[in-house]
Amino acid sequence: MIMLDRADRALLEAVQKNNRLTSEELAQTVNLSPTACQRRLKRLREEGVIEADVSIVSPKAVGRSITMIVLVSLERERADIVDRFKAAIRATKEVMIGYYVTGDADFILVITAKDMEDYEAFTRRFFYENHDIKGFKTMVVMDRVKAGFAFPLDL
Amino acid sequence: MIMLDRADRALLEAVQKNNRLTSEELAQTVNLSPTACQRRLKRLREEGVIEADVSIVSPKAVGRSITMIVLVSLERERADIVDRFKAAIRATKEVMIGYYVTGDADFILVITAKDMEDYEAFTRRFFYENHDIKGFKTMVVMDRVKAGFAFPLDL
DNA sequence: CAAACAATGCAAATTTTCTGCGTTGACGTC
DNA sequence: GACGTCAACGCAGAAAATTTGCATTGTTTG
Repeated sequence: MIMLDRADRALLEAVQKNNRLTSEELAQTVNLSPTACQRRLKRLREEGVIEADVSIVSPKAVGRSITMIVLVSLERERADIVDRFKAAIRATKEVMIGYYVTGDADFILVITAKDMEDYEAFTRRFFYENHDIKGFKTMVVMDRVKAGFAFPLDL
Repeated sequence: MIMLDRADRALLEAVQKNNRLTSEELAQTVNLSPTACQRRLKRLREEGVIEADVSIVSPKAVGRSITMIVLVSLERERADIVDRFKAAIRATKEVMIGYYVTGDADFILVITAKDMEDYEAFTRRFFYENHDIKGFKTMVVMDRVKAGFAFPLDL
């Protein structure tokens, strides 16, 4: 595995919250020269430690006011069926997050929809027409208490 | 609500995937001048349509190889208890995502841990010592099939 | 129809990032 | 302990990107 020193971790910690900081600003928090920060970030990106750099948009602002969590059980847990379902997840834009899990369900999905009608149309298309699916259980999100993919990095 | 035209949507669509594109590059995909792109993005950030700009780091690379999904049920669904639990979620760094939901569970959490031992220590601290919690059910993530907060924006 | 306004593009000014280069410090070998 | 190697550093100049000023265009409103 790639070795990360204290400075790398501090940089990651910072850009996980805000990746538009200038190298000058980063330099202050990390106690390094701007150039060094920049070179390290470049390396972290090349090595894949930083997987992506993205903007987070407000669901409300773009008319995606509803979020659902769906627990999905497949008919059989056979490799080809699982793989086929994974592909369906990746190809479906309404699915924001998809986890393949052990336990009560086989998959857990986070779905966005414009409204209930939109969600219902989605379920019909995505779930009912898929014969690999044994059943699914929907939970409506009332509050997104916390959301992010920021990992705690003990410095 | 804020009005978004076709160009705004195209810009959001782009920066949701990659916010390090130069205005020049954006200009090409959006059919606008670099300056206009820049100004629109600035506005979108000021208005809160773009909530944040962050780097996504690889869980593996930082030694957070385990992800759990936890369904939590509270003893009682009373406002003060719910609020207290929300605060706990926000304050706990191991909780990456927290949703307050209707249905079988009250909360759904996505937790990261270095390893099983780390996770067990977390559950002891976070769940067993909290008397508001009636029970919780853990599901181990085997594969993060898809992850992101990118919304589909019909252009 | 005219005034007001918002958005655009271009060009200049500013800021930020990138690159070349010489230096430093850690590590391994002789 | 001396020497060579190598990776990371900081500085300074070069290159690139962003921001700002300004004139223009198109749309809405009275």
